Amino acid sequence: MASSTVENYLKQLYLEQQNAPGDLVSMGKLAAAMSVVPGTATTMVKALADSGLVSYEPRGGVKLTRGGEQLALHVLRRHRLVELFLVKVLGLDWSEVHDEAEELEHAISDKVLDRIDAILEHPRVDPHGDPIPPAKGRPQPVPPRQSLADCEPGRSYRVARVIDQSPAFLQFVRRCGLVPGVTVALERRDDAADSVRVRPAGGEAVTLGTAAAMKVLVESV
Amino acid sequence: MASSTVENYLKQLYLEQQNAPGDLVSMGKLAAAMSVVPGTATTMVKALADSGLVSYEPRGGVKLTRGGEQLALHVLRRHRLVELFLVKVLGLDWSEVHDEAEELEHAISDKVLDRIDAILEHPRVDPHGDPIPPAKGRPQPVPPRQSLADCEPGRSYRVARVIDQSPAFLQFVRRCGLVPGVTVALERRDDAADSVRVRPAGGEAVTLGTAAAMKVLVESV
DNA sequence: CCGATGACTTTGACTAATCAAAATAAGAAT
DNA sequence: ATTCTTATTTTGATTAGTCAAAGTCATCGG
Repeated sequence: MASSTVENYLKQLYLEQQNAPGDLVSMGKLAAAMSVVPGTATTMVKALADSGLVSYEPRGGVKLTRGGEQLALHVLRRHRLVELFLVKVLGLDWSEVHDEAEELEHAISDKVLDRIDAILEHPRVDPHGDPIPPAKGRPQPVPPRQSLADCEPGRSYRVARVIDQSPAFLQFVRRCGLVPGVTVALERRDDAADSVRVRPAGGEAVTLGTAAAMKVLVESV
Repeated sequence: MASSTVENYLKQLYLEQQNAPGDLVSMGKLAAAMSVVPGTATTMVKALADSGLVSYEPRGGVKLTRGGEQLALHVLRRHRLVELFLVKVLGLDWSEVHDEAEELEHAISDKVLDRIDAILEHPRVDPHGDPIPPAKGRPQPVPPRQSLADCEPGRSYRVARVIDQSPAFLQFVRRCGLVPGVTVALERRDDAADSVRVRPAGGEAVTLGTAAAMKVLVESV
């Protein structure tokens, strides 16, 4: 059994690999993602390599092996199914479930996970729009998506995913009505002012800074 | 935050204290309950004493302080609410929830626990008939109960609680229909044969050995 | 080509939890 | 009262995960 710590390293590694597909993940990136000092990451990665979960190239970086990726996907599946369950069944707020799931993802058995999956009717995305990896087989290919910061004025988009899952940002996003599934019209974009103005269907228009807009992914509609 | 290990020691200590109210718990008992060697229990208990969770008398034994008891009750509450939730909401089998809850009891936040409690409508006992400690205040006094092994032939009783929570025993008990809440008639008792014969309302009569009968607590009806 | 910079690795130390085995204490038995 | 037994405590070692700080390497700018 992989410890929670190991599961977290593999999960972060997977997420980092998603950000830069193909590349090795540097120790610095991994250490930052795990909130540990670089030396700790090095030590841990060497242990993971000994278990065959990652392949490690000293001073080059690290990447998941097939086995490590399987495990990472399983952790991610637990995390995201739990998030959705907390929202849909237990009625928790969107903004609080990430941290809760962070703990629960290590404590939930396959049996319980299957029940949750069935009750939710085999969902494909979590409340933030993140894809839920399937129980077996490859994850769904992620359709190419642009962020709100890269949209053209005058067109409409559907919110697909919110990257920043901190409670503060999620609360803000919900207050604006920019939750996944909602259609938004891009009203204005002002590069000089570093902002975009969007109007969610049936809501008030809001102006976002580019940094915030980059954290909201959309698809054309 | 108390680690899972600390939570488990406190929980076992509480359960041992219930078995022999008033007495100090011996290191041997505690070590056995925790499946560790006695030396480990001694070390741990000294640490718990330093944190003010137990009072420890070398070569005498250990007992929970007020604070330690509060924490133990909180763990027990989580455990038992989770068990009930797994049965009632997720539809898991009675016999499997104990082990699941053993993990989950350390991962569930107060917020999630409150939601579970509300959804279950503030239950007072778990699926095995064990009382669920309230969120605050003293636990409900446990009404005096006898085991099936001490019942009189010809009378009727209601099953209140099943002590042995191993999957095998729970599966057996359910197959017989001796689940908490069910009324049973005591048909015969044969001390020489070390057995009792009981008939659950609307079911087949079963003969239990005394050891098994002692693990089923009942109340007069 | 050479030194400076910054990323990475190594080393030594620490905490929590554990075990094996030796030492000790307290009661029971002779 | 002395020995024996048995529970308990101590000691020394181990594993997982971590940090601080010292050491190493590669590359980039001159």
